[in-house]
Amino acid sequence: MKTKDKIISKALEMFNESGIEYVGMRELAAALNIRVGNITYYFPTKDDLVYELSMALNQLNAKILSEKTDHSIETFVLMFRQVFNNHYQFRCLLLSFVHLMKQNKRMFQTYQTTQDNRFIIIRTNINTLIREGYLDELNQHEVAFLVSSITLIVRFWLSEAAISFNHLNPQEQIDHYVTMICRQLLPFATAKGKKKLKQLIKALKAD
Amino acid sequence: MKTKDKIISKALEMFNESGIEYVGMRELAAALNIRVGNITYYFPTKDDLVYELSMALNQLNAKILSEKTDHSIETFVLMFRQVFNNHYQFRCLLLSFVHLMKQNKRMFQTYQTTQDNRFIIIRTNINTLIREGYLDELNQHEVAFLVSSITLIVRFWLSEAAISFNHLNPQEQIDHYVTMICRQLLPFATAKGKKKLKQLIKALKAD
DNA sequence: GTCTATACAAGGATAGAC
DNA sequence: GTCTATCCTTGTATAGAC
Repeated sequence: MKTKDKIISKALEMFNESGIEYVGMRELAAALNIRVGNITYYFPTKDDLVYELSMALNQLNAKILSEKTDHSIETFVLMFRQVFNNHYQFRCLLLSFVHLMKQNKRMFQTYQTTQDNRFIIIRTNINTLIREGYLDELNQHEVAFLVSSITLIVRFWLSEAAISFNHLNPQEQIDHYVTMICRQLLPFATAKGKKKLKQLIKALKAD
Repeated sequence: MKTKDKIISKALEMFNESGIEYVGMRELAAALNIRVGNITYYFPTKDDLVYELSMALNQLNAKILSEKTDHSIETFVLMFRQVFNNHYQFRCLLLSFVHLMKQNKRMFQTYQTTQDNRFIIIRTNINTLIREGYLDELNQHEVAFLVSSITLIVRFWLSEAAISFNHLNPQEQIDHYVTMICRQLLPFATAKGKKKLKQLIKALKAD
């Protein structure tokens, strides 16, 4: 493995373990048995290293969206499950989310554009679910708030879980928040949609 | 004003403006035209200063809960509006929430106990709303997820707003998330509850 | 009890030798 | 591509003036 990749992989491991702010460059270098200046050669600043990690997460999530095949409500919900799994792999980023957005301008800009996309994708998907007969017809305000609350869950489930559910294992935590998304959809579901969603909720509990 | 109070008030002002992590003790001292050691006299560490701020917020919120008079759904919803106003006043704390919980053990412990209380209070209030005929009978899972999603909104609305809605003024942001809470309740509301909630949503939009 | 001056350790960043 | 030496900033600790 190239030095650069070693740095990325070790950084992710240590950042996830202790939090980005609590892992120093000296510590990271020591764990890799190289010198700080060597890390600096590949990543001039710590922000550059963090940015690289965030791009890796973006890529994983983009892959999930591009691989989404059908228009069923199960696929929609399970897509979030995959995204949450990626979030967990890169949890250091999600847990320092607000902080990073303030500090790292490049990350903020990248985030803004990708998130504008995600926002649109979720809204489009909800409209598709309506067309496919999983959800009732919704007015624009209902759609807007549904998207908004789903977005809130997606962004902050990990932060909430870290504080309130650290007694559960990761997959249980993930399934709790995927269930929460199902329950956001449930009030607006048709009979067909309700049936599928209840199956999903049951399956998530059984895991 | 006593020096201690001056420090607290200036710290809150600067922390809110730039973020806790980005205001140094020297900067704070300079703004107050005193020396760093003088701050240290009142607050041995920066964490102690932040803790003092968090206690002030706790007290404000506790006051709201204690002053809650009736059992109507309006009072329940508008209670959140007041809490969100307090959050905004102390937004530096909310925006560094996860970070602070990790760093400051005393804050974490205080938070755990007060939040266990809040969790119970919200659940109790929801049961009251059921008894008072505003909400339908709910099974325990429905109550649990309703409480959980309201909690998520309360904890992270400010973080979300800081990233996505900084073009809106504070009151608009607050009303958006109070509306979101109304919409969480709406699917479970009785005819009486629906009527009241729709009035509230309309009133929040008009503000 | 209140405040100043100063020192120290740890963090990220940088220039330059090899 | 790797490493050393150095710099600057931050939070914190302490000795002592008033």
